[in-house]
Amino acid sequence: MPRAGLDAAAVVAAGAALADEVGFANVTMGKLAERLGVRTPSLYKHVKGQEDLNRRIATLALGETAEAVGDAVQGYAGRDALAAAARAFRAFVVAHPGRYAATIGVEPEGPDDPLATAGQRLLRAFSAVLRGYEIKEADRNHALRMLRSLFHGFATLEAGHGFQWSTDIDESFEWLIDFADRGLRGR
Amino acid sequence: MPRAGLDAAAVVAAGAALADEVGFANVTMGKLAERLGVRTPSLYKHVKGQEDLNRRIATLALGETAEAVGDAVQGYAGRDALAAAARAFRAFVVAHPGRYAATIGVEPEGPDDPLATAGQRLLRAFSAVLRGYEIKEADRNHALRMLRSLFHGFATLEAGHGFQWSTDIDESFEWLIDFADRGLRGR
DNA sequence: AGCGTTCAGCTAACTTGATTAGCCAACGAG
DNA sequence: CTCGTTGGCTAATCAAGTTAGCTGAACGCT
Repeated sequence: MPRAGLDAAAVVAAGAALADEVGFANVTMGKLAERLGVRTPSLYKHVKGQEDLNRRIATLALGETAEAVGDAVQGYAGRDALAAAARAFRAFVVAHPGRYAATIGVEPEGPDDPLATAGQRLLRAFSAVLRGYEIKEADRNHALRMLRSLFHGFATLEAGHGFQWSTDIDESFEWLIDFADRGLRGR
Repeated sequence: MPRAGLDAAAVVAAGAALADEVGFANVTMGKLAERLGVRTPSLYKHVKGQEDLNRRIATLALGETAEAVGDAVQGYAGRDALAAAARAFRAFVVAHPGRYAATIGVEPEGPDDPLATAGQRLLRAFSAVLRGYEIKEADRNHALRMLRSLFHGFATLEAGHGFQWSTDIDESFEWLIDFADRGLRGR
């Protein structure tokens, strides 16, 4: 019986890919094992179990999102940076709905949880956007939370097909960016 | 063996209450049956199964949210209406995290799905808020989606303890309302 | 090359939870 | 009172996660 040559990273990566294909809720240990050409119990050599797997997928997804947003912002400032960050964020969620779904509702278990670290990297990427606006120190965290709520909300609603009628979604998103930009400039 | 006198509504209501107590993800047919003083299979006389139950809980939650927001808005206009709607929405989500979690990611199965109806009632409540602002017809749906994204995003992040550091969350929320109000007035 | 250790992957078995089939008694209409 | 409907039950099946314990492949060392 030849070895499959797996490790934790490979298992998590395959889990994330599977989540994008079949939906995060449908990622089972069995399907993932099959995908990897291995029997289910073998996965337990690499991850502690389903919950650990989910948490690791979420961590991976947050890290990738942070990287995408961070890269997109490079070299821009003000409205351009905001738009770039917003589009990169949304593009990631649309392209990887399963991964992103994994991040909803997971909580870091401590300050040194890699999940927390990845989350902070994403926050820093959005923080960088705010530096292009004149925001009072006291308002900075509020503005950050606003941006996060706005884009997280839009992305999850879109990913869940929450927008019902027919107005163009791309157009709404650009409108949203414009709305946020004006609001941030006007204070 | 005396009958428990259940019906679909009672089962769903108990399921919603259970979701608020133990978290939506932990609502099992078994726990719900126990809570109702009945054996698990008996629940299938009232709901088709777990998925049907979840969908019904989501429908109930959306309806209650719509009612709460609709009531809160009564008699107000403009900024007052926006603030009332926002606070009512957030209060509901904080008070009923399990119910609200049930609404995330469910999709109506058709135009006459009660879930869709409930969702539209909630949308209408927010629509009413927008009537207090001078919004161009073409922008109305965008603005509606913006409000929905903003409040849905904030509520889910808060419910999932997604806001990490210590800045006061109530304060951020009021800041958010103010931000939305100014943005909606300035166009 | 031979040797020993480590450990990835396996089979077997257990557990929990959802679901179905089929029985039976409680309730309501006449 | 009788009968049909139907809510609740027991028993059984199925799917998925998880654990225990075995075994041989890979690798380093001599």
